[in-house]
Amino acid sequence: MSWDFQRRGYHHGNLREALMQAAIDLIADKGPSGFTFAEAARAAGVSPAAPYRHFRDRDALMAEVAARGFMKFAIELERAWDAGKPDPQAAFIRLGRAYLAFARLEPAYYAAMFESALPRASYPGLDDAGRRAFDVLRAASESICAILPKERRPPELMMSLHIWSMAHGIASLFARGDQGRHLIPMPAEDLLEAEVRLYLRGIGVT
Amino acid sequence: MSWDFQRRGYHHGNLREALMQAAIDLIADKGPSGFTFAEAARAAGVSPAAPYRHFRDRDALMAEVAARGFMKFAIELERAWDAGKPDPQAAFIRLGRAYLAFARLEPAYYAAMFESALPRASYPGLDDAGRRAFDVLRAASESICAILPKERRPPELMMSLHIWSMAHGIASLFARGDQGRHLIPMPAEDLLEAEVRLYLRGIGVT
DNA sequence: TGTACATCAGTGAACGCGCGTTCACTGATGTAC
DNA sequence: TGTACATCAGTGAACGCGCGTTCACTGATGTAC
Repeated sequence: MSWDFQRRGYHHGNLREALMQAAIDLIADKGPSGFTFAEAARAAGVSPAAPYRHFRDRDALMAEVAARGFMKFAIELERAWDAGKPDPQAAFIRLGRAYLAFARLEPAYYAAMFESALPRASYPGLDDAGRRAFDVLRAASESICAILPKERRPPELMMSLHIWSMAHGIASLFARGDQGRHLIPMPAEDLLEAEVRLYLRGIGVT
Repeated sequence: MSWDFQRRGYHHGNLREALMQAAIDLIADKGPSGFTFAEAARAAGVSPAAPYRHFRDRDALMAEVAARGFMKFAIELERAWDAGKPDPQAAFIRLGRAYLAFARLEPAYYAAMFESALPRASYPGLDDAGRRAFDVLRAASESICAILPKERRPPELMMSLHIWSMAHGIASLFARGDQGRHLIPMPAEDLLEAEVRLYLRGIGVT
């Protein structure tokens, strides 16, 4: 998709946004490593020097995309969790499905978030956004744990890392959009739902 | 590591092997996308045209590395599973640890296997090798299922995909070598062990 | 044992390409007065 | 309302670089007889 139509005259008007959109499109097409600053500029209909007015370099743009991805991701997860209504188990399953849906519908964001190998320490905004998404998993895990009597509660941080690893494992093995995906004879969503249900039974939530 | 010392005269003598080793070193350094045919040639002490005598292109070399990785992986997993001795549960936990150990100790192979986005259909040897590794997980899952009475057995294919997703999820989120890794306050191995134990309890294996 | 020859594996020079980055510049916009 | 000026966002040309790939070639090896 080109954003040229927004262009009016010498000044672009919305170049920062257009570059981010171009990056997203390119990442969706060719993966995080197959997108270049120059090509993003071309897609935005602008000279190769223009992006430098808005981003320090390629990585800075990538980090911005990843951070926005985490924001959107957090919103989707929160919406799915819906404060644990009507009951935490049902909401938890919904959360898992929302996780996969995001990986499937927004492969570019997901790749920028998890496959771009950005040095996290250099992009604090990215880390914060990531934490915000993770906090949804964590809050959900807490709610589940709270069902159990104190002496049988697993550590809620551990539980949230478990659910994260299940969802991310299935997302990256079976639900990604590119040719590297492994084919399986069932929807990834159902596979994850079964996994989460068995796990919940394991911790003692019926 | 350079393989120049093997070089004797005009003919390299072992160029194919040297190129694979160079590829592995480069992937370990910079990830699957940060390795080039030209640089591999340079590392092997050979002109940039020489690799074409042994590999059709960069992807063919990458596929070869990934296939060998899957072979080694399968061997490690088999060794850890050890025919399910002394009992399937203990062996299953060992299997999980071996999975993470491989991802940790052989990040280049692991990346070539799971992050290189090779078109699997174009490299049948790669697919076969991958299947061989997966078959270990599958056989182990079968053994675990066999403990249970028939009416309470989960589908063993499903179970093997579950264990794969747990191990891969933890490996790629918390146990990879690069800067993209998320830090957690416990060893990834312990995190996976707890996850697998809870899952096993969930399917009814004490 | 020696010689002629086929085959193979690597050379090195060359090509076109796209990228990242810089630079002095210029057109557009907004603001002070 | 108009003008002067500062600031900003984008230009376009240029640079050096490394890559992938090709080509005719040549040095080394092995084999037939």
